[in-house]
Amino acid sequence: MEEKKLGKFFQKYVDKKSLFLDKSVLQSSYIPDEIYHRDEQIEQVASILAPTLKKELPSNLFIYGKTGTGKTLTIKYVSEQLMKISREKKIKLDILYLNCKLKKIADTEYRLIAQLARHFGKAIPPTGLPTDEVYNVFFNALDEKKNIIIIVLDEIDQLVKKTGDELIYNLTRINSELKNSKVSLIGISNDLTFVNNLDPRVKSSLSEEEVLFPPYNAIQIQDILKKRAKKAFQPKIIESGVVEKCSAYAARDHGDARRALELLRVAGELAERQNQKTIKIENIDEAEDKIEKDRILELIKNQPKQFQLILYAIILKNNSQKGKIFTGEIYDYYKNICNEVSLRPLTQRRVSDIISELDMSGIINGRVLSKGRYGRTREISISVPKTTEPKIIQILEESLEVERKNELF
DNA sequence: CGAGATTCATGTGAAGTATACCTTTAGGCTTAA
DNA sequence: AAGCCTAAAGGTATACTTCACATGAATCTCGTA
Repeated sequence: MEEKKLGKFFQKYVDKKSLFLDKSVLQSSYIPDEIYHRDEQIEQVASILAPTLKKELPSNLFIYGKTGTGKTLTIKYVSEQLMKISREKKIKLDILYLNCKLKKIADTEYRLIAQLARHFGKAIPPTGLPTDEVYNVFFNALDEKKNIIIIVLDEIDQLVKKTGDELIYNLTRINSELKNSKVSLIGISNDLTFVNNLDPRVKSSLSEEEVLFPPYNAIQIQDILKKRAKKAFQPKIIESGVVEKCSAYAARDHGDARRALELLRVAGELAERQNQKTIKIENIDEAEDKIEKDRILELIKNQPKQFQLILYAIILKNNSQKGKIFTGEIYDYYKNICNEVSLRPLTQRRVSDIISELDMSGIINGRVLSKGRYGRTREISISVPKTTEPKIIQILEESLEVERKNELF
């Protein structure tokens, strides 16, 4: 019987006309045929990279601008075009794109170079090789063919913050050691002040050229949304005011187009799931909620065990007591939990670092604070909406297999 | 009463350790001539 | 004798620990008005 029911459900699902025409248009990986309101930047980037078509090495380039201002999109778009033309003209060109923020992939010098080398089909073990050796493998791979190579490092500020700028220095000096190939670097950063904190040598060589991506204004976002929505949805699906509201939301903080598109997509998905015929304005508020929630949950899911455990301790501690919470309290609490699940607790030193990292990733909020006679500690608060907390706890408990003891309070 | 010393709890930097993984080398075993 | 496999030796990156020192305002101390 159940089977029949389920079969019917799926049948109905398939029969139901989707609100979407092509959902991928609204996904962040989508590269449109035409990019609006970034003409100036595209032109700049293109003219900087153009020398490749004469087999000359382009200048290193540094791109900065807030999130969702089209930096990544522009680079991908321009490099796609460039690749196309160079293929036609039989110019050997290689463009590597790498996001430095990805944990466990490109967040240290070793891992980044290893990742680059893997682009050339070299197998690099996750650990064990000297970093110099990995550099060598990478050099040789580069030099195998006579090529022009452009390396794009997205969110480069994250990497430098963690591991220092020596890596970039090495990369900028690659050319002097290569015989056949030539390498040019493109760094992308969200942090506008990033270059100023670099070693002057690195600074001057990385930002031979600079391109700034200003935020979109509300009208531009609206325009972009409308054009994409046309491709993404069936006609006459979107109620009036929806696009306007989306763009207003996104423009509210620094004109983030990616956010606006995501908002629209999720709103559409929600509307579809609720069997609505159109996308209503309310759906946007729902979408806003859902996106934020999903983002946080995803982030937490991907944290290492100990990080999760500490976060778990923070949340429970926060719920069971009023007022501010401090490192010492959390550490005690954390140790208790460790005992319960018979896990060896980390030292306070390490926990302190982990708390800073959780702070960096934006799940919690900490500030160091001197309480005079009563020492010095980090005051921690949770920067996640209250409504999401139960879900977080659930995820943490699942992944930690912790039985929550029923605390009455 | 107020300037300077003291104090507390933990932040933070540097150096050391454990673990997991790598390559190289040397020895032992097998095999084929 | 040559070839192949295995285990030991020697090396690295990363996550964590240990040790030691830095911080900075509330509190204390003590000289002065």
